[in-house]
Amino acid sequence: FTSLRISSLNRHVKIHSDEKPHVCHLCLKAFRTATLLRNHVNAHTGTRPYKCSDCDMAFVTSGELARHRRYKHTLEKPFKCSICKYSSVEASKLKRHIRSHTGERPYACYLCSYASKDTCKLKRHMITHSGEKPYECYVCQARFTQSGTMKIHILQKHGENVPKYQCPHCSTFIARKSDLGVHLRNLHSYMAVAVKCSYCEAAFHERYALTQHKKTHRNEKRFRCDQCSYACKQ
DNA sequence: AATCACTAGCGCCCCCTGCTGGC
DNA sequence: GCCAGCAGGGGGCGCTAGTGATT
Repeated sequence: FTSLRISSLNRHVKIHSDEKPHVCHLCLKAFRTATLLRNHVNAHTGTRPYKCSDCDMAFVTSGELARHRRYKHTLEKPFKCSICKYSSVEASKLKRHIRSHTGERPYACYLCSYASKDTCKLKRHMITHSGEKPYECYVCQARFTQSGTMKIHILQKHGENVPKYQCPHCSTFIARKSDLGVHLRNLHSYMAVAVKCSYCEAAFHERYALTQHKKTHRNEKRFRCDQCSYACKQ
């Protein structure tokens, strides 16, 4: 460490000792400086001296306020990705983002082969091993592994006037957007090899068209005796 | 020496999205 | 088709630690 001022050096030298003379009277945690202790005690008591001039939020430190203002008001994002257009308020967010380009997964699960790009995802993954279901539906007390899963449960099961998604090709209504995706893939995607109807010579490149076609055979007497002219529907 | 603003860095929790597989 | 499990990408805040500048 080097510094222009002797006072900065004197202060710096102290970080190499364990000396932390300022102790919180509420939790006994110790700090190197009075300012750190004051911020810590303010966090205990909910004292937030730094008020945002554009909304109701308030913070313990000026740094927290500055960050909040970037997120909510100035929208300034100083950390730019060199590969794509992404930018972020915080350096750590850019770091996390860049892993989506590099594929780097530094956080490995010690119970399986999974590895994550950030610590939170690993933490979320770990509950798949514990079997824990931390989220409870306030209406029916059903339990869930992720908050988002619970949220969609509450919407679908207990919500009113829940919108449904209509298939653009066949007028089927489906509750979940992702299930519409499954529907489109399974029934409306183009199949390179046409599938033949099991009752006639017709062939289709789309599974939905095939099932619709098969319905036209419903009232036919499809099952014929090969010894005589007998035929029946079933 | 005390105090301020500022940066850096860890963590926590949430959101939305979309796929999977059992029913 | 409905449903819960589960992973990817990302937003926003809580808090601590250290440094430069000023009082």
